[in-house]
Amino acid sequence: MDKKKEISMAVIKRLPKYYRHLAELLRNDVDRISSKELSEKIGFTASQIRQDFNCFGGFGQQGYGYNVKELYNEISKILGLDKRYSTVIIGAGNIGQAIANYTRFEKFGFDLKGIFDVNPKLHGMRIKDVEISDIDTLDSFLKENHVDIGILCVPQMQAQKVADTLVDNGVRGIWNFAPLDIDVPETVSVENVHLSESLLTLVYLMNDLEK
Amino acid sequence: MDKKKEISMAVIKRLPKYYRHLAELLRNDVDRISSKELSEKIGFTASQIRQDFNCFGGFGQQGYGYNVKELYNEISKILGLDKRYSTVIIGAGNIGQAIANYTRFEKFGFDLKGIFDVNPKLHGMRIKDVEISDIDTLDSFLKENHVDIGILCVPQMQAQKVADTLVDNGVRGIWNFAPLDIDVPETVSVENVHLSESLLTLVYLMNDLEK
DNA sequence: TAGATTGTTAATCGATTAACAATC
DNA sequence: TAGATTGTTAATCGATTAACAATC
Repeated sequence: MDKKKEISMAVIKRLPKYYRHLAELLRNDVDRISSKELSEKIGFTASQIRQDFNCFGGFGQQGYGYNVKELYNEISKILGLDKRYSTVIIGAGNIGQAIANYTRFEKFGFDLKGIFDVNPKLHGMRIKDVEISDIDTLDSFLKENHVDIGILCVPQMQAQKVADTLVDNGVRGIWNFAPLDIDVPETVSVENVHLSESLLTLVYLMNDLEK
Repeated sequence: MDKKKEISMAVIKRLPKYYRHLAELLRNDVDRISSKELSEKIGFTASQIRQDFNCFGGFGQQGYGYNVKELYNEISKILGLDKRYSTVIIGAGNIGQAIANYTRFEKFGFDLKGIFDVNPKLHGMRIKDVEISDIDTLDSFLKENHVDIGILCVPQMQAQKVADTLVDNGVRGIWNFAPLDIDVPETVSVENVHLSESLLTLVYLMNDLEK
């Protein structure tokens, strides 16, 4: 139960990258890999890779390295990809629609259960067999359907209100594309995708190189 | 010229957040703010805020705090938002189209000059007055038009090849939405938006809370 | 002047890297 | 057994926080 070792955010942020590279190795039928080889592929130091894995237990074998299939399975489990997650998208504008159409996520185990928007013109439209509903029906939908993750693609102005509705109905995670930091209780996880901030970071780095 | 103080990535990643909050203060006609007040709003410590700003010079005044307008202008300049940037989008699928439609970026000074895709059905279509062209014409387009930033929205398989074309034609920054780490020379900046990794981070955090 | 708050140095904390004994 | 590579501890490095003198 209480296996809290307090994993640092730095480690957590690297886990999906390990997962991606291990999936690729698996596709290429690589059986085993050492921290040194993985280091060359992924760009972290071998030492860091071993430290990271050992936050969760010893997956390797001295003199041999890591079994790719086994390590991949372990990291899947650590990430929680051994379970499925039901999601809803709120806001069917550019980004909401793009996310809805993104097939990649289904493979990870994410099931899109509903799409909601204020715009009446969109109501009844279907994306990937999921109908776009009136945002006013979100609350009752959440009460009748179990939803794990809310994908927040509404404009800044409506984001906090929608987030509150999600939280009040037991949604445990919010993937936030709105350009603000939403307020949620500690029991709810938020991951932000702040596109503007990402683009501004790029511009800074470009200008920095010229100095 | 040589004003390199080697700003750490941690600081750089916070700059767009300062910029966003200062823009909001400005919209709300706030004239001045202390590091303490900004701390409460933005969530960094007052000490960190002062440290961050002092990487670039002293923008404040003892006993008074910071002038919002002035600080906003300084950070705009630090980020490079006093200049305009011409961009192209490569890949007019879900994400490419979403980015093309995103009006937010024009206001920052980004001009979309071209959209490219392999799919002939999309050629000739227009998004925001920009025609979608054959990706085979990207190379000659870049030779004839100055482009600062390439926005990479193609599938994984084509990403590196397109990136090479961008780099070979003098593009200085790549905003990469493809789920892989592209290889570029040191003279080119890359900022990744790895949506899958972001979503997997969210799932980890959700499961972590339950332990 | 007294009060407030910065700029900046010093102390602390945390994350990364190095080293090596354990062991497959 | 000898060679390889992990798991883990110790050393280093860097980032954050605390403290306070400078000064508006």
